[in-house]
Amino acid sequence: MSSADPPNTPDAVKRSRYTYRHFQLLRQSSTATPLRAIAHIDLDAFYAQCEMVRLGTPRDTPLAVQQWDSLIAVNYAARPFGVNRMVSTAEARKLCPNIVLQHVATFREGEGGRWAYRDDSFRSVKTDKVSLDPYRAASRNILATMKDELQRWCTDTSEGQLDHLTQGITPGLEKASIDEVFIDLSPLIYSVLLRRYPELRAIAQDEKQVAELPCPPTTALQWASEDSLIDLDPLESEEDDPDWDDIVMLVAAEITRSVRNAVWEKLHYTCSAGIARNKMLAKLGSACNKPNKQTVVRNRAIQKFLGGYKFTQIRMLGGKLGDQITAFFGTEQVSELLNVSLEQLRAKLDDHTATWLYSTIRGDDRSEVNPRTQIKSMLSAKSFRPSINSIDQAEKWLHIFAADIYGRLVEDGLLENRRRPRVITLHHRVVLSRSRQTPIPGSITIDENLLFELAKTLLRQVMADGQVWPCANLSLSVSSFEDGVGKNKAIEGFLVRADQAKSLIHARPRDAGILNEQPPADKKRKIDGIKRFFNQPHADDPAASDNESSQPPLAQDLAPIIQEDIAVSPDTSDALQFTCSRCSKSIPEYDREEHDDWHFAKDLANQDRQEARDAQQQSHPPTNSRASNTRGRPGRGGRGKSEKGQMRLAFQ
DNA sequence: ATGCGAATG
DNA sequence: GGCATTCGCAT
Repeated sequence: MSSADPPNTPDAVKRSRYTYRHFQLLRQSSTATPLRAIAHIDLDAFYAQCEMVRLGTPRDTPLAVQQWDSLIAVNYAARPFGVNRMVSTAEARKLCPNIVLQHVATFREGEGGRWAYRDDSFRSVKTDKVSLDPYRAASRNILATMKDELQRWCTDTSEGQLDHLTQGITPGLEKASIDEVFIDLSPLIYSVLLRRYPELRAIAQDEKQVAELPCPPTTALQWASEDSLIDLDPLESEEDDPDWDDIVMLVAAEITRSVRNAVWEKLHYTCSAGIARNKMLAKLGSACNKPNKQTVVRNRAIQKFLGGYKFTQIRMLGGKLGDQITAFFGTEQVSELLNVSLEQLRAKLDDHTATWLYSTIRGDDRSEVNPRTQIKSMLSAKSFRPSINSIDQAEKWLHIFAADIYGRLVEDGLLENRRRPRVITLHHRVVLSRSRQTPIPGSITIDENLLFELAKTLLRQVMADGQVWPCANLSLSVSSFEDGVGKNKAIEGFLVRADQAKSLIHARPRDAGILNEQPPADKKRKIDGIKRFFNQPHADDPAASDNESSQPPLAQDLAPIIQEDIAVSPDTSDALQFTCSRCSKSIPEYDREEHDDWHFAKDLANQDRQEARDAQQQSHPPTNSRASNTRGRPGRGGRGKSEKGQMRLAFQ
């Protein structure tokens, strides 16, 4: 038999085309093994389903989610009527007289920062701001349900004598958006296969890892009738005996089905899934059969499957890069781009992008499932239909933004000191957009008013920087989240003690238990400084001049405060000192325990962070550098540097 | 660190 | 088109 023959051609001694090494790599979610299994799960018309669940709408009732005068989600019952996202509410009603149009929840000016579903919100673009909170909440529940179900598979799988082979496995779950997740099923499948196929246990650690596996004992796989299989490539046949990659997909489909089923049983949401060897294929697969179906792309089906696509449908190729490639090579079809050699790609694209594209359209995507479920930033924004023209108007919206974000921070565990943002940013647009950000001091208690005051300060900076009115868009965001210690009971205990100790020693209220950026003994009274700053009346109109001597009010006001703080700061001189072996800082003896605890907590946090990014990608997505430079930087003139430096001094 | 654009949903 | 999130580049 020639080497060109398909490896699973019947033969005297049948061997798998996969090795023990391939199999073992599943355990650690290696990106390199051809036996890898990734699921992409996508909630069907998510916002619409959220409203259906909330309102108790029957599944066959057409429903769409409305935002002002347009639709942002349309359920599957409404789609046959021709209702889609780009349709106005009036058109939707004409197309489908019985459709339920539910407006999104909104915040309303002067209503205490609480969002609500309101009958008249569609008339209130002027006063209301959209809230997506209900959908974020649903997303969290769904994610938790998925995790539970996966955990069930983990514990059900590891028992008895196989413990040593299967314990400690964790399927990576990446929240890709509010309604999408990727799951790396590889480790889970590794343990399931070990249980179900004793022949796989034979070799554990030998030098013979390169040896081929025995063929799977099964000759015909029982695929669930609800699952859609992508047709095999032309040279492959369903009659051929399955190899281990087929078994892997079968188990992956079984696990994914159970996850989807759990979401349905517990929360009444349907979702669609794609199951394949990597994220790209899984993602394409999940869109193939909607709603409420899952699609399996077996290895032997990849070429035909991908060849039928326009490459502009592949992740990262939907924008300008895709347009450029189309222009360069005169086609959008993957099948035609396959005829372009790597050299030819390199002639038009930078090396990175060329090699990435070359492998990607051949079905090779080595990107990791990033085990991340937590949000990285929070943004609250509003576009102004007629632009707004005064700082008064702007500050009303800043109030709403602050309330919105604060509420979300609380949901995120701010009050339990689980997570807090370190940076706040204000974006602003007239025609072009600009933004300003500033640190949120780790020593300060975040509340709604703090966010508002910081936002106001940033707005003044933006104003001092150039044209602001008429303002077409304003947004406030927080980012650079820092892990606190709320999850850990032991640490929480320490915090209570530490806090009591602190208030005894310093008679300082309300600084409760935040894991600060600096060891407690080291940080001074920046809190008071900042509060004082905010209470100071701003005799400012910085509008005048980009003159070097005219500093923004912030820097000027804060300089003396910091000085004073240092001068006034107590401790150190009289007390007994010890020098910490970890950070070489000199610490008062009575703060020693707290300081040690701080290191302990910080280590834990670092460890967590490390685990979170343990897996580093080895396949790099294309860079988005070229294609961009169509817009020259509108060089913001005047003052930039001294201000930044002083801000940092002031706030951190 | 800070500010910006691209891409995606 | 409005709103939201993540990423990478540049300074």
